[in-house]
Amino acid sequence: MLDLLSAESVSAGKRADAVRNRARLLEAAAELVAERGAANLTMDAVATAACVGKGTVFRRFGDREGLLLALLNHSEEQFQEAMLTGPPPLGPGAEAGQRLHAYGPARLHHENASIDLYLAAEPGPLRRYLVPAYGVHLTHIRMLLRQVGVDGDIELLAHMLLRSLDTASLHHLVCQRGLPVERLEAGWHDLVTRLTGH
Amino acid sequence: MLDLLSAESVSAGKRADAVRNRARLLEAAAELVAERGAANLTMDAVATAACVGKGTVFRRFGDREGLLLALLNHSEEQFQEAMLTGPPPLGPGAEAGQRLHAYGPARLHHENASIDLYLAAEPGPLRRYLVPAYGVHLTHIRMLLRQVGVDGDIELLAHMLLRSLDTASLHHLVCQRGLPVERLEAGWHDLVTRLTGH
DNA sequence: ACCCTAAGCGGACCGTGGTCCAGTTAGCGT
DNA sequence: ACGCTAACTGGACCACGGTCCGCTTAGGGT
Repeated sequence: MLDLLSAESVSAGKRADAVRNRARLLEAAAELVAERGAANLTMDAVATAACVGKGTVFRRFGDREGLLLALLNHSEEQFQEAMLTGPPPLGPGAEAGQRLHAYGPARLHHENASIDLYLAAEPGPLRRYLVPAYGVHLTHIRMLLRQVGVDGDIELLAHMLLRSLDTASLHHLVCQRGLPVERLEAGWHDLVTRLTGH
Repeated sequence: MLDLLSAESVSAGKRADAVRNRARLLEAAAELVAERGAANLTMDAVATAACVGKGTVFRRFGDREGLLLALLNHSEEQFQEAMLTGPPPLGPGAEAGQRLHAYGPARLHHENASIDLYLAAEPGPLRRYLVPAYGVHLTHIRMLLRQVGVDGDIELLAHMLLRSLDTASLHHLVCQRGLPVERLEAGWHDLVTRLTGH
């Protein structure tokens, strides 16, 4: 089972019962997602399964998107850790160009592994690029681009590279059009090569 | 006022009252959007304003997304016409590289002009790349890429170029981060140049 | 041990998207 | 002119997301 009581950052300074409820809710939600699919997760069901009022669910997570993002948080943290402090070529230790090349496939596989959760958790268009996770990835790519010595509008290039890995289009290309993931990987390498010259 | 009775493709073979109702609904919806914003458009309100039952609205447009997409259809058709049969450099007559360069800024301005409608009408992640309009644009870009003689995975390149113009990120960069549209235009030109070598 | 209060809780309530089906009608074939 | 039928209609109905507010309680202060 996941360690739902970790992430002290979100539980610091809260009352013990609130922390307990948060954990119960995430646990119940994870179970419901596992048995009925992320798309069919209802807030009522989560509240009921956790023996808690619906108000509590909303108080804790803000809205449905927030709950789903919280569910994703654990695996997202794992990925971020791999990319920020893990072994090369994704993590530090390899040269920037290699890390950039490694990022795409790693990300594709990561998303692909829990694609329905990622799809269900996609924030609306006004929030999509404001979620903290996006900022982390953006900063990372920007850094690699700078290190690799690309000239041009690094900000925009980073945005665009990230967008080419976005969950909805991954799903479209792989699940709806049947392209093999390898082709997307090749596309990423090609793109990185064309943009950075490496 | 818009010519809501045109687009015979959608009214062909339908009963006269159905066609009339469709037009009434679109007219009412357009008015409500104008006075309350696309985000606050409710299906009930549209039905009431058009003096029609709610069931009729759903029968005609499937769901809220469908209604908003139908509202967008008129301006979308205008853009497609400009790009398929209009004057150069966007339309035919210019060489492919120039048309490709012209596409980005044209599209950015087009979306920017009705950005809240585009944002409100954004289909969910499972539908986003299946809407007909996306197919048209994709085919267009693919054709230009082929004409310009790019080697590589044209399919993927086209997808990625289109994604770099997507409404949500346009909104993010311009409205949420304050980048001037000119910078996005420059980014497009830079991107096209790097990818095609022209 | 007791109180006080800020924080948390829960479930009734509301608005909206979406479904359904019994009743109505356009418009064709005769 | 007159059915006949397939299509359309409308509004009652349902499920779900999200809000609100009166009640409860944890847990520090005395």
